Amino acid sequence: MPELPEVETVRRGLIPVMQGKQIIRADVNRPDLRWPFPARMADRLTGKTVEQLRRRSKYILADLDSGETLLIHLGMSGRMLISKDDHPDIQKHDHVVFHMQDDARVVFNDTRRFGAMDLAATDSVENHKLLASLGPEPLGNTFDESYLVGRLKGKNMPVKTALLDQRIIAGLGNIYVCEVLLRAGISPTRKAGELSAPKVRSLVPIIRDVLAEAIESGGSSLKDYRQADGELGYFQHSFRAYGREGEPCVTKGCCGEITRIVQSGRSTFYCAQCQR
DNA sequence: GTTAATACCTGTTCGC
DNA sequence: TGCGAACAGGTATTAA
Repeated sequence: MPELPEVETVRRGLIPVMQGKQIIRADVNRPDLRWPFPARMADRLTGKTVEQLRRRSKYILADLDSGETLLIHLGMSGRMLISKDDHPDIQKHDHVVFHMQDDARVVFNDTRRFGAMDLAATDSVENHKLLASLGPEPLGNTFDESYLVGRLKGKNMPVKTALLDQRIIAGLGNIYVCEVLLRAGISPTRKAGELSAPKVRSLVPIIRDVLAEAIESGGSSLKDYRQADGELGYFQHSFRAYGREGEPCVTKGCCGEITRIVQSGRSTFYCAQCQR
């Protein structure tokens, strides 16, 4: 569930307790998440200072003063919990615990274990297997109209599937793709390569707007989460399409209703009335 | 080369 | 009440 905006919100929430701070000790409570943890992970984290907390797509990157970078992926159920480092209780699915400088504790909790952590040399981390083939950041400079037109040209797959492809654009997930296509008035079933160039171009500012609004909304939720014992993970925004099966379409002048279909095993929510 | 399907994982919900 | 099936979905892998 955590897509780009949620990951960005988690990153921002972690900055006060992690960036510039030393990891006093790391507890690694199991050998793996989705994949095995790197060798001696606890040792390679312990005593290191987090120089910078960055984000690439849905990955959080923690640059350490040892020259290594910790990659963190939240999968779909991953959460970060911030608390004071004085209550030793461990909840179910608390897989990694960071005991931080200044008496703070950061817990990585992930029920479904689709998350991941790995360590790689900072100076070549962009070549890491998980990052190497990612497309451009949708909020960055290299993502623009001509890029997207070029990448969707000739594509025979549904536009929804194409926008979910992290090699084409990095950071969108099932929820925000539905929101983007609703705002764009494009049916998720349309083949990507059959969309007119103006239609494809129109997607770019919509993608930026949807993500920026969600980040803003996540940011405003941060202080609430900090009060609620510092849980950072996924939070419910109000969506216009996702999860609204059977409810009226909110597009201006549209009297249709949101329907749910399944595309390549994933739920798609859209309005057949105004998305063509 | 391109696209589709499947596996991974567990908590929750739904139908019988 | 209890049980099993379906579902949630990001991504690597396998299949077509």
